[in-house]
Amino acid sequence: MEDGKKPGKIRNIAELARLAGVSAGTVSRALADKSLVNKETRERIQALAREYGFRPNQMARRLRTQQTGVIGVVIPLGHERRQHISDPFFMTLFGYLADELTESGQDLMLSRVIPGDDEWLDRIVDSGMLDGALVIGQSNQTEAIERVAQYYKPLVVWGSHSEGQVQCTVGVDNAAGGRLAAQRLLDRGAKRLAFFGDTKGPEIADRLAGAQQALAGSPQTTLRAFPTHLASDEMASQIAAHLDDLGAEVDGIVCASDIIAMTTIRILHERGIAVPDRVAVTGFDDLPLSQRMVPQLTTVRQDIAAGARAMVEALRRRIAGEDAPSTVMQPELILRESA
Amino acid sequence: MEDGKKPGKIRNIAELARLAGVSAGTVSRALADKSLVNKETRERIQALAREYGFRPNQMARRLRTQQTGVIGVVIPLGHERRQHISDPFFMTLFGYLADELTESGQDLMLSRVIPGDDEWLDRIVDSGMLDGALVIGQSNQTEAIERVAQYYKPLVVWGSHSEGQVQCTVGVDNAAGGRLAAQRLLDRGAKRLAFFGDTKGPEIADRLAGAQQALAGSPQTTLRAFPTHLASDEMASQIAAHLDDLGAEVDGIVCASDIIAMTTIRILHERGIAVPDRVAVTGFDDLPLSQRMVPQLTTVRQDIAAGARAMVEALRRRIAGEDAPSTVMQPELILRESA
DNA sequence: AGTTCTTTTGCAATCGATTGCTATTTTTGT
DNA sequence: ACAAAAATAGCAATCGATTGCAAAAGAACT
Repeated sequence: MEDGKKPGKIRNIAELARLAGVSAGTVSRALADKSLVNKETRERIQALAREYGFRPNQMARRLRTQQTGVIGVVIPLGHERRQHISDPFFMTLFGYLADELTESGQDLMLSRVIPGDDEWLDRIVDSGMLDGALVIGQSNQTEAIERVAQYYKPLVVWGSHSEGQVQCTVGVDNAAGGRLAAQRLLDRGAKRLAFFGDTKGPEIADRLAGAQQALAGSPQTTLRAFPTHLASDEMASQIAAHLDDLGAEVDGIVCASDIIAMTTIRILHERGIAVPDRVAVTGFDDLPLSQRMVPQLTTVRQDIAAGARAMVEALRRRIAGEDAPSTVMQPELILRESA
Repeated sequence: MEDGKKPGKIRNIAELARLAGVSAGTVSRALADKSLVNKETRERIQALAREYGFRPNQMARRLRTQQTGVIGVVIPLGHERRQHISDPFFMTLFGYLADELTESGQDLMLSRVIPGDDEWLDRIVDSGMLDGALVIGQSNQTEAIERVAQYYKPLVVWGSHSEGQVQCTVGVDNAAGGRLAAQRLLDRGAKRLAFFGDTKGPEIADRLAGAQQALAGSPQTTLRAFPTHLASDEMASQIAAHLDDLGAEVDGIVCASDIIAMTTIRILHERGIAVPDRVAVTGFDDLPLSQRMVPQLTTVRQDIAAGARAMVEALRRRIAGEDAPSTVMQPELILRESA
């Protein structure tokens, strides 16, 4: 009472056992609804537990059973020290992951890490709290992830897949996506393209490479790449600087993410440059907001929901000891208004 | 080896103790860097642990110390069964919370709950896994939260505060926010207002009430309220229906969230209705995207980052056994282009 | 040398639930 | 009515780290 607890609260299985006049083991089995204990006793104990609001201590349970029911979700922020965890893409993927996991009764633990050494992921998977881990984005930590993947099976990574990698990845074919975006701009008649994005991680590097491939067939076309951070406050000023730099020398911009595209369009709009008439802009991701903006964004769709499902499914199989291969999804060009 | 583990892996403190030629207790103390054990022994043990990549089992540690280092983050989806966890406002707040918590070394467990009974929150706080819990949004579950708050101290809720409530809330003065938005529309000369939002939870109900107060002083003005869900697919069609219903009978719309405002503006744009010239629109939240859209959104700012800080700080104090009062932040009208 | 005070380490209980094994009771079959 | 089989319950070890208390070793002092 005075300590704010429910009155007469039961603290552990032993107390409930005493109350029910049985042994602790029986209570444990009753609460787990095992047929090993008599139906009547079982129901009596369950009723008692409900009455007193008793729930077995998860820590003890997990220690004993050696499994946690907890999946770790890790966001490595290697080359983007200032990138906020609240980045919409991460959050959207994370939201879908959360939906998938909680629906199947798993708990979910989030860690944001700024890799300071090469052991950041080891620390997480060795903490003994996790049944498995999902890594959102490779950042520039592909090798660190690869090393852990060699000894820790229940690990699934969102990102680019490349030959010979041990890690199980789920992601879109980023090169194909870059190709799609650039090709669309070329098809509209654009000749002087720019690419806005930070190519330190494999994913965005692949997107740039894809865009370059698209240009390969068409002479008289150019593509200039501009490193662009995702940290949203810097992003705007960087983009403004890029546009200054480009001047009128651009008629199509491949942005590495919808957020970059959104900001780019805003700045173009401020400067009175019509999108898509003077400059066409493509995004990447197809976040929900890309269809709510004006103009609606032409973008390369990653099916984030399907990706989340694939990640969780692969993880589930790996936890069960099976082997699950990487998934490479095909990106899709979504034609809207901006390009 | 063959089971995919690192070679020669140490499984627990006892093994490491044997290896170091000391007792388990000493290893435990050494790893915790307690001055109780000789500096040399301590360093020798730490080096050994590093060499073998050993980290003490968290489950055992937490069972013994009776604390988990884990904060639960709960999103109750009471009246919005279909609202997705990936809703931008929740995700933004959640992102900031995650930043705050992980920065201070806490882990974070996410539960999305669709309250099926009145025990959903009990189940979470009694699970024995949490040092404390943060609830994002009251939904229509204020009473259930209130009941739990009476016996479970380390609980902080994002939402509206009202007199006599035991629960510790952090949030903006929603009525004041609603007043601000409506007043802005009146100041622009709008006379026939509409309110888009679902008033089943206290937060949005307060916003509507505030808007109504603003009208009170001005005769000849009207305000019609339209229930509008947040589940994004339904939202668009609902809003379209509202606008059909209103016809030309509206020159200002108070939207209960930025997302609703964004969608409303899109639909108005599709119908060739100029914003803000024919109809002015205000949002609520000031999500990052509201300054990236075209037109930029005039909205009522909730300082989500500050809110997250306040929530974590209050929770920290409550975990330490102190008492922390509710925080009511003042909303701020952000004038941009849409109203 | 003998005593007292520190420093360092080990011992063993503890956190709370689970589960293999054994003991007891009840049911079934002959 | 007796043996065999099945159902039910209890006992006690176990998961792995932590920590109060006691013991041992060493230092300092008279």
